[in-house]
Amino acid sequence: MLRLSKLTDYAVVVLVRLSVGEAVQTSPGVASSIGIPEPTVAKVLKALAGSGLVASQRGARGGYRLMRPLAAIPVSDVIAAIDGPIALTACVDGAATACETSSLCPVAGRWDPVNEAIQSALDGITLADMQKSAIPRAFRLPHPTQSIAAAE
Amino acid sequence: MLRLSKLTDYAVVVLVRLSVGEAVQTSPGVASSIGIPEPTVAKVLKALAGSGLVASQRGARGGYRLMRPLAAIPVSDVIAAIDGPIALTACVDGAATACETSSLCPVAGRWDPVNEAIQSALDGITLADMQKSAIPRAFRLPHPTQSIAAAE
DNA sequence: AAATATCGGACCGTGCGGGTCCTGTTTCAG
DNA sequence: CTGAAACAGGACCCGCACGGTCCGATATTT
Repeated sequence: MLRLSKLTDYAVVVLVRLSVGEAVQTSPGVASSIGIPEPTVAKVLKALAGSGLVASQRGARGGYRLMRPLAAIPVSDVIAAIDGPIALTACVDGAATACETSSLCPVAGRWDPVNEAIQSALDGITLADMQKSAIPRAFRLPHPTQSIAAAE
Repeated sequence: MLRLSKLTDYAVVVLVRLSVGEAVQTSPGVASSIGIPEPTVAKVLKALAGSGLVASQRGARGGYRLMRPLAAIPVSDVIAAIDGPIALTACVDGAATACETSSLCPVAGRWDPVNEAIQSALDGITLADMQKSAIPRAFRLPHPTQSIAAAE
């Protein structure tokens, strides 16, 4: 439960990858470096560009560029960019459609305080925090199995 | 995003409903009073019983009984009971199956701090809080539209 | 012993996310 | 000036998990 979409996970990886170089990076390039199919990466990048987290440079020699440092990107922004606004239940926005039938609904899913709590919790964590907690040496692994074995 | 299952929403409603009387209540009775199909309520009750949030009384004159007051039930418990442990990504527990392919994964979804933050945020909110924040007069609304209009 | 109500499982349909592909447009390189 | 590279924005399909249903077994009360 509370599972967020795989795309969001990808988005974090993509953004971190995008932060390593200051130059623009193509989506195929990012895809190959993180081991995710290109079309999926392209879709993620597109969504991120739409939310203003990354900027796109069209044409040849184009690519994507990070607009803010990782420390200035809370995970809530990434989640909102990929999966839409943070709302645990459909009762909050689409309430009219679902809840009109059951006027008996006592709580009617008063999830607002819960949503706010999660929102604030997510605002307090930036991608830099997530990057920091990740194992640093895993960033470049030409031979995955060997490196993993060496790490253990 | 971050949508939790409808079952969890139901669980909250069921638990609140279960708190009104001290006597055991049958699942059909609860179902009819909150306007949710009986089999679904039964499934929710079953899950809640498995997590120890409610106790079941088998046999004739049986039913379900709340084991703790609402104030002692954090939403995290309800979510855990219905949807399983709180983990945003599949990377945390099922990591072996999914992530072995991409050893390149730099962050590998270092969502642990995020999970913890959400967990603690959810621990701080009890069902009593959600019940309290619900509009009180909404508990019995024969004519919803009128009441809503009056509220504005 | 019979009636009642939970328990525990299997079962299935549907919606949505995950993933792919194609076409158009823009820009740089030659 | 032309061609190639790369983003933009669709449409599209597949699979899975959730939501919902049903039935037999079990336990308890009358």
